[in-house]
Amino acid sequence: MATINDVCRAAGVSKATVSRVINGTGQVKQSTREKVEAVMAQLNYRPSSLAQALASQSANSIGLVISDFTGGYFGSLLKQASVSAEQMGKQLLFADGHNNAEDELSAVHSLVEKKCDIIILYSRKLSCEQIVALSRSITIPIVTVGRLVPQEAGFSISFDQANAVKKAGGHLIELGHKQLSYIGPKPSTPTATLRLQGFHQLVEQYAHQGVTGKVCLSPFGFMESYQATKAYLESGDCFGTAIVAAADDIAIGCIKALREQGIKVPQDISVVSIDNDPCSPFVEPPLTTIDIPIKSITERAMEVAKQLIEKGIIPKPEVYSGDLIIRESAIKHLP
Amino acid sequence: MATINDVCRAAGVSKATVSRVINGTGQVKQSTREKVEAVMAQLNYRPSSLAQALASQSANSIGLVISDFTGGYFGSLLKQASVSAEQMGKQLLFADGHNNAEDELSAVHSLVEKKCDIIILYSRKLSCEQIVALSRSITIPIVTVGRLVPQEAGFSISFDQANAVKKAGGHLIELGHKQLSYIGPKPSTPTATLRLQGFHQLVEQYAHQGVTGKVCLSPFGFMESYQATKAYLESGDCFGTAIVAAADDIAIGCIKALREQGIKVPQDISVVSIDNDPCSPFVEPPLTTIDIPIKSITERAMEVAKQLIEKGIIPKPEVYSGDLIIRESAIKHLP
DNA sequence: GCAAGCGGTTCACAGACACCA
DNA sequence: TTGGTGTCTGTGAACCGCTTG
Repeated sequence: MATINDVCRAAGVSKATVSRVINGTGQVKQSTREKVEAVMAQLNYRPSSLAQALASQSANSIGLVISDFTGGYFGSLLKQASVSAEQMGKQLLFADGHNNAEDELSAVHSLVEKKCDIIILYSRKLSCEQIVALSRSITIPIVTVGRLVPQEAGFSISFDQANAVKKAGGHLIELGHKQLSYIGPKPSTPTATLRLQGFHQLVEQYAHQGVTGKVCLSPFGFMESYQATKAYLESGDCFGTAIVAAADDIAIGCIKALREQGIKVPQDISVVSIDNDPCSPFVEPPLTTIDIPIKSITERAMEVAKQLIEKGIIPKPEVYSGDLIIRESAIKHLP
Repeated sequence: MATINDVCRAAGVSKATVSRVINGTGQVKQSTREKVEAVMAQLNYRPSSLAQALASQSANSIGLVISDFTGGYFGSLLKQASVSAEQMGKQLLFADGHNNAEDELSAVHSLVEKKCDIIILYSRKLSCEQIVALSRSITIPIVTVGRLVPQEAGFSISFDQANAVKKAGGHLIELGHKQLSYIGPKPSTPTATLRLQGFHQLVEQYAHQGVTGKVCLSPFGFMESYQATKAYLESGDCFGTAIVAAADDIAIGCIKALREQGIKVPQDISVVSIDNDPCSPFVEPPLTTIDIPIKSITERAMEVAKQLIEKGIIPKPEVYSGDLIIRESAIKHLP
């Protein structure tokens, strides 16, 4: 592998000059530049990003920490982040948070070490306080995706989880349902907590109209919710006339279990969920669900990241809310 | 951020000694080691991976290039790779191939620059020859996943695409179907090409029994195949009595379009696909499909990568074939 | 423990040349 | 002619943080 030394020797100039033509900085005579470029091409020279990062204290890259590779929309997030990074001519560095707080923290640190210009944090397990503390302890800015954090922790762009549940449940109530159930993961992550809270708030808000709410705990995942639903049913519990599911995969697994017990969706029970997964229009029945605009969210996060790097401006936190996509899994309740 | 200099100054030893305690190399007196460790902890010192990689010419990491973030199983691959890397105490570096050959190439190079010990290549667009050439042009080994390449290009672990189609179609033939159709992407990638070829081979093989085959082109994706199927039907073409779909999402989109035309699956047309996506048991009807053991494949790839790094042994290429998972989308053809 | 790297960046500065008083 | 002033280009060397003989 050719180094800058090989190049400057072959071109008969100094390292500094070569460095300038690489980076397009300073002044270099046209003829010199061309000569150096010719030599670089001939030697098939590629500057070492490692050395560049070490010397300049910047890797011209943006770091992305993902907490988990399962579940609905991390794929869209990854893809969009990658595309945006490509467009802004920056490298994208990933780090895996392994779905636990400690690893999320060290993922961030590993990216800091690598001299990213900024970090996009898609955290599932870190608390707000931890994120604030983390942001303080490092020198590069953090953009938090999917979570609302105080502005002192930098920019955050999030999705209003509680509101999504309310919107989903509200739709059910509008349809005349009063005995609602929520099926979703136990409140051990911020997202799960917010969604569950949203449900409780909704029920409380409409309690005077006779709305009641039950909760069935189920992890994310098709099979998981299928089994959870089955167990729930077998234990003698029932769902009322309508269910709001914390995610599309939960809804889908749940519906299958329901059907196996002879309960028809939407005729017997209506179901609304959250995510708008690509497959949700294609299951039986097509899911009425809340769309999470993860692509737009990611795109916006990357845009802000860019501005943050270039101009250092931190916009106010932004909260997206999802649209209700009405399909066929929820219908009017006939008393 | 504390550097090694701060540490050695504070501990009253030389940089070399600090470096030794970091890496556990050479001999360091116990008391010295403890002192240095104490100082490191107190200063919250973290060695710069950049500087380490540059100086030692190895980042103790393994590189993963992914060609695309869409489609069935890249999520499982990512996750398993990440877990395996974690287990072997190595960093995992991702690079995105943006689903085109040129970017896949430069993704590999960017990882080489970063001094990965080895590269796992999950390529969709590179030709065999390109991979061989690439392997020759760089100094670190490549493990190719999902594609069978000559051994001179290093280890490869792949999935027998053509065989999967034959197995799927074979199942249909066993069920008494003779008029088969294939729905899948045009042969512009190696995977798509192999699957289509497999279909043609199968038809040819059973031609003497009166088996015929038609082809309907459709990109990957639920919506894409839904639309392709609709267009195909509207143009007056028909599918025969059974379909093998190149992927679960294609099958699912196709089935929906079929149903909308009043064609029932499996009563009127049987469908078999490939992938065994997590959602495939949960759609209507549950999909009979070929399981692609992407998790095992990735795990094995990482295992070999480890051996390759440690002992330099290159095993023979391995080819996995998938199991047929019989569910409900394909039934006996009643003449 | 010393010192020479790893492969770059960067800044202070020098040589060359033109221009003008 | 001389010297003073600038503007371009390019050089040398220190330095980034760590490894290793």
